Amino acid sequence: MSDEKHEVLLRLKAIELLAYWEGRLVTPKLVSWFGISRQQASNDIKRYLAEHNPGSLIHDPSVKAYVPTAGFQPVLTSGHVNEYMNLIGDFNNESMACTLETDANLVSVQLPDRSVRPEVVREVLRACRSNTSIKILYASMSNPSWHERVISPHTLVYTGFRWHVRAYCHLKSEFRDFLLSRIDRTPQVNSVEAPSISNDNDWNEMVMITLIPNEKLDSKQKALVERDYSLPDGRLQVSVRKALAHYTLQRYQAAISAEDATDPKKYPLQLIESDRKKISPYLFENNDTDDSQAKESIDG
Amino acid sequence: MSDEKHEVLLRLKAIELLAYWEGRLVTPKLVSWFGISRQQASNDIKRYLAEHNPGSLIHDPSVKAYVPTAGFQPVLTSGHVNEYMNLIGDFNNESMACTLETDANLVSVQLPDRSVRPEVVREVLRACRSNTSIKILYASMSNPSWHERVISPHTLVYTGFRWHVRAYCHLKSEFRDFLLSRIDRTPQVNSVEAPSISNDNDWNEMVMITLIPNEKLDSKQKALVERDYSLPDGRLQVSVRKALAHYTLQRYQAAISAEDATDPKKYPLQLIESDRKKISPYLFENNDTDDSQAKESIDG
DNA sequence: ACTTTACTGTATACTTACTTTACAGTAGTT
DNA sequence: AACTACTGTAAAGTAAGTATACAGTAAAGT
Repeated sequence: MSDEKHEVLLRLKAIELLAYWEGRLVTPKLVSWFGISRQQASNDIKRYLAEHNPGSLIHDPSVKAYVPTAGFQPVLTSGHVNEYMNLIGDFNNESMACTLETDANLVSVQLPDRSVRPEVVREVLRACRSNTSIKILYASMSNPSWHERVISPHTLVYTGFRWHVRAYCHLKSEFRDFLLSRIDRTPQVNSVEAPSISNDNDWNEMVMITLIPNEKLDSKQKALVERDYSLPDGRLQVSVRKALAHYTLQRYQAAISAEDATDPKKYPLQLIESDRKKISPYLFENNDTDDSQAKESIDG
Repeated sequence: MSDEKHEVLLRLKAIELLAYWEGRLVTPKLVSWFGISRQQASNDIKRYLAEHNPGSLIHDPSVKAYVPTAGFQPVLTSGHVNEYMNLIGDFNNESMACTLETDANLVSVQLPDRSVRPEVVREVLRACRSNTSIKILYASMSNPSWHERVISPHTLVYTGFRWHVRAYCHLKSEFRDFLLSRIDRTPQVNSVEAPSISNDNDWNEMVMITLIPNEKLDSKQKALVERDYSLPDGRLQVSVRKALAHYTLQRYQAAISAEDATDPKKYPLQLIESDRKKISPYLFENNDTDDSQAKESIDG
């Protein structure tokens, strides 16, 4: 269907996103964003209507714009707001300020973190792809002195907050997470054999996480939380790699321990109680008060 | 300088990002990402070298790729990792899965939240732009029954976690934040006059926030935290709109109250003590234990 | 009622970025 | 020596873009 050229597709997506999210589509916006002529913008809209979403837009002279028709459904995009925000962000790049002020009516709170250095990313990615090992100078919260260790990385992970790499640690003899910002100097290639990713069980195995509205809330408040996070039947079930379980819970700002759950303003969501034991082996520092063998954090 | 056509610029940026972050640039990647021919990819690389960053790349036959030269500095991009990640994300869109698995070696933990509906965004944005008012059916945590209220919105805000709109509330007679997911039905246009954005003091005035490593950490650990968040002289100073102060602190996962700060694993950063009183008027629920008149959250 | 603004549409001819096809070079692997 | 995985240059053809021009509709300003 849509084997358009790349940039054409990009423009068609922009057309859809503008119509869907702004409810109003005009050619001058496409002209200024993409640096194309007005005709071209006009043609693109017709193309979108003809080849992708017939009858989805009509020109309304009274608002001097195209507007989506009643049952408008996106076909080139997913219908997620952030897709719209990314589009706008792409065309307004003061990039990584603390708050990104884009479209005069849109603001996004950013993390202007610059701690990840390209030399590190390059070597780590290279090792991931060639399935080899590297020697790094590392420090962690539990072992904050700089020390060398040999790791065999397989995947870079962005948790929505920080970057780390999933790797086999030849010092601790297990797969662990290493924060990129804590790797000093450029990693050195190392000849130690890299174990296959298939041996990383916590990576390859999935675990089902069930989130519900915080039980300290009353029923009306719970109904609100269900809206906020679009929980289909009062619960959200996500299946994630065991190694990513904790990060996923953090991303949802979900209360994990019973103690966390006492603060419903801070944690509108909570992990379902029956999952706590199931999940606890995959948490870095087990928040359960009676847990003795807390697993170390990202510290490696 | 770089008044290239839009898509050409996009490809040149991709060239720079690949060289900078992967340390290895080959034409086939550009060919598959952009659907261009190999020659074109070749031409683009030459164009980047000739017109934008002379001498920045050399072809190394031994690795069968272009590699950045010693002092490579990006000129078309900001040097922030997330720019690289966005690029890759753009070309691997299973979009809003729970974890976005892109490049075989890259994973990003996502928030597959679908609670923001386009009808709401459209009307809110329209009101923002035309500086008019709308009547919404709203519910909040402190007032969880559905009720009507008239608001005059001026800016959509993404906090990195949820979407809200900054608006004057004609019920409470002050500027407040309204979560988009808690607006039911399509908002209705309303003729009540909308106050100017210039009256929203907490929006227009900035406040300086100073973040430091959590003081419960020892000096070595603090040094690590300084790396993690690239704090220049052991502190990070950001100037933000007062109305966005709380969200910014949340985004950094910074401990605000003294109580929060007791858990350095959860809160590696903390707000500097002398800022607590200064910031407290702009926090929704003041975490200070001795505070009596806690301001309501986003609840409007 | 007239003009201005802010959108839209269609038609011409010209430009150029890009494609296809073809031949060629270098380095490392098998 | 053959194969892979990159690179380069050169020809001719296409289609997506351009500029320029003329025209229509609705709302707002005078």
